[in-house]
Amino acid sequence: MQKSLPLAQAYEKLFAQFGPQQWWPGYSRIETIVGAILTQNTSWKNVEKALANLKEHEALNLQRLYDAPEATLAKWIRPAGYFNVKAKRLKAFMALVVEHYRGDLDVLFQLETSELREVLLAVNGIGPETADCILLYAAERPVFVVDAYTLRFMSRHGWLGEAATYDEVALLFQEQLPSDTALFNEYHALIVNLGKDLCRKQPQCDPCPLRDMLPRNGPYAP
DNA sequence: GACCAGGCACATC
DNA sequence: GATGTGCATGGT
Repeated sequence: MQKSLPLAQAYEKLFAQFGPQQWWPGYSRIETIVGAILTQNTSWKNVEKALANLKEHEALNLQRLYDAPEATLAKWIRPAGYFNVKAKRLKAFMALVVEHYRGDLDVLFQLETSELREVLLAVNGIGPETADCILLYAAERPVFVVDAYTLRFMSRHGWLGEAATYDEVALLFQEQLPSDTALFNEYHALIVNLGKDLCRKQPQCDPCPLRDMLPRNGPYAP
């Protein structure tokens, strides 16, 4: 068990500054899953264009995505980049559900969280972050999504050991915060927003609501 | 014209 | 186990 970190206080400050982020508001589960795969190393704006194309072709459902030829799918998702690999990845996920879970997300999502995570990770093209995005945003499990922003956020505040792994960081959040899907949803989005909005544009941390939480002698100390 | 974006698989050492 | 590389579009 790690020492206690001010993660709850940081959340309060971020929420007070930025307000609710509402990631994937009112998106269907399949739309959320497709988005999670398409957004791999890709800006969300480009993903939205690809999702719009899929909608336009009425392809944003499990069976249509399963049935569509890979080349056609690649053409539809072109704006999201890496379209050939992502078309394969989408089809791999749809094949999992159609061929092993009766084509029904409800059946897949009956699995207990850690087992569901293992099943997702076994799909080619679904790694830890994508699996956790699906768990949190589509299956609504209290799982913390770790990404590049989260790692930056944690090490910037001196809250990470030398060689923290993905799973260790996720566990930090899950151990030190109440197990609350809505909280983890907002928190992850707030960290991403902080990284984009302030850390990038104002690297000196001036208007950052967390600037008084930076380590005094750290590399980012004022 | 670089550099980055809500990663992952695979090859190689 | 760690490190490097391919995958590709669109915005800044």
